[in-house]
Amino acid sequence: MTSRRATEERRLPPSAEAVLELVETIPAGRVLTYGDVAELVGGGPRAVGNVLARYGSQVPWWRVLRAGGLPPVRHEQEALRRYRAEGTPLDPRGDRVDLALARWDGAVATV
DNA sequence: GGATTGACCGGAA
DNA sequence: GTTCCGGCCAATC
Repeated sequence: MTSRRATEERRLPPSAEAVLELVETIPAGRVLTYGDVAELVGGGPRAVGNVLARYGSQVPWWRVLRAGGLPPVRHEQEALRRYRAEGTPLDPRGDRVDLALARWDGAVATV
């Protein structure tokens, strides 16, 4: 039956559950924007950011960034460290992610 | 039950 | 290039 697995232990809100599960699905070296996640879960970018802000501690939140390829506010250093460790394509400056290469197309099945 | 906040987006000045 | 505005959704006070 639909295996609730850890989600049950998290005791998360209904909407937050969908967001967290999707974020966990993002492979290493790939990233998604809040807007992309919002559309995939059928919500809004603000809602996604709120969920990750509260429960993101238990998911690879660094794989979700803003539309400009810039990591969440107040967490840029933390996220940039992850990108280098995972080999996520960064811009020449190394301050932002190259969405053109790092954007995960698996969720939208582009290929 | 209403009002505020928040790790946002996109377009316009 | 930066700055301002409205719109969007859900959780929290």
